[in-house]
Amino acid sequence: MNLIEDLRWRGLVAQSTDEAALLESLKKPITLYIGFDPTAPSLHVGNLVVLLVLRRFQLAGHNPIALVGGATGLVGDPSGRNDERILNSNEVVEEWVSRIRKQVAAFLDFEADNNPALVVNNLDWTSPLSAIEFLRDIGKHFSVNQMLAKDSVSSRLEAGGISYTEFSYQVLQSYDYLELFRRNNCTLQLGGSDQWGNIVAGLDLIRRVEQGSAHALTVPLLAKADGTKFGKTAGGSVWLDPEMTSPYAFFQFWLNTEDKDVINFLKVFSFLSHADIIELEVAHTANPGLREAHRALARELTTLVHGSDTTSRVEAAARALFGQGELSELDERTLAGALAELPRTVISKDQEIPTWVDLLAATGVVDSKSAARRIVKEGGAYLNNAKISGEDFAPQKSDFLCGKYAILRKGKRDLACVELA
RNA sequence: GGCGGGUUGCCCGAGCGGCCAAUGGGAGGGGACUGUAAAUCCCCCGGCUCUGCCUUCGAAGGUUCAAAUCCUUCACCCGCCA
Repeated sequence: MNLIEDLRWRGLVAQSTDEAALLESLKKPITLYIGFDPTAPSLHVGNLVVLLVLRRFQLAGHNPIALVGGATGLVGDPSGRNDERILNSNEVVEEWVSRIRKQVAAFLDFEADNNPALVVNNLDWTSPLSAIEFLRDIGKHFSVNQMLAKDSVSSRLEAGGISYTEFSYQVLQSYDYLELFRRNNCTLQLGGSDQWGNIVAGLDLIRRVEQGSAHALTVPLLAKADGTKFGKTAGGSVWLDPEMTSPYAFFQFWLNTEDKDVINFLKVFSFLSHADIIELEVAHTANPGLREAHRALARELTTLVHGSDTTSRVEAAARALFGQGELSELDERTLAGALAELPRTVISKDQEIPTWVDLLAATGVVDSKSAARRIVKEGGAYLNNAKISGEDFAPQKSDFLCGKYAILRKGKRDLACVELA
């Protein structure tokens, strides 16, 4: 099975330029790229879809380039948005570029003998360019009529307007492709399906300026079986940065995948073989309650993003905290290890112990004390896995396991730790 | 430039002087059932020092005992006419 067939099997192909020609060109190693704009300090699980496709290409012997949009991030992509972006300052974008650059690099191999990966920043070739050069050398090749026809632009014209800044985005992205075509003989650009218009604009530019031919391949926007947006939790996006989404929360995110999505997610995100995935599908269908597929998914992804040591740590933590046994029977090392993964608040031995409500609010698991009180009132409040009631309830010294830790639980699966220090 | 309509809580959307922290739906949260799943049913859903108080209905002023609701100005959107 070739790479494209594999991608199809995984549901990772939305649209491509002339498929026969693309397949033909893939018989030899090619250079391809994907761009990530720094719109946040970290990538999130949604970005992972396309980033992992890039990795799949490298594993298949092709030369991957990850482009971090130090320039395009300053301008703002109108695709898929119905309002104008707020511009971020140069300093902020610069900071985000360096963080995302590191993140992206973790998924690629820079030491490969034949096809080492490359990370580039489009600011390197756009910032030396003068406005006049830009308008004469690049702008001349664009027809405003065609630019206006692009979905990303026309929908914004409907919705209430677009600035000249964002309108120009597609030109910048096209120029990136041209530049990489020239410098690295890059002949394929990958992207989410919302990037189709921008990518094709780049192909046109390459054809006009260099009489060159290159390809586009887009990946479908991932949707959950119930039609809701993938990658969001109550707390917002699920980030790859462990400071923004703890590895424990990251693992839990995948573990809590709905049954209907789990096999599909294994195909999209994991590097397991077809046989392994089919086996998991069989196991899952036979006994969904065991959640073998869920566990495999959580394990694969946490390992991919945070490494195998972290994965075993958070998995052990989850086992301890959600296990059947008594929490009080856990030894201190296991307990401390497990609790290290949770949101926490530290209180002093000398102070009076605050109420459960105040403690939970302090851990950040709820937005306000009112929310914490509501949880108590509704019967979703637990201390060390035992239900508590009464808004004034406060833990006693004796409730602290090993003399140090108390576990707060909100509802079925939201845990937090209080440490006595 | 003129005339008309709009801007409400995370989102959509009622309210059109007091009974409004503001109907309804969605999202979200808790409970029951389960498997740390889905579906279903019940409940909750601005904040706080919580029988009360504080902050919200585009922004700023004003009228009134009392305003999301009336008036003035400003900003943005959407129609129709120039």
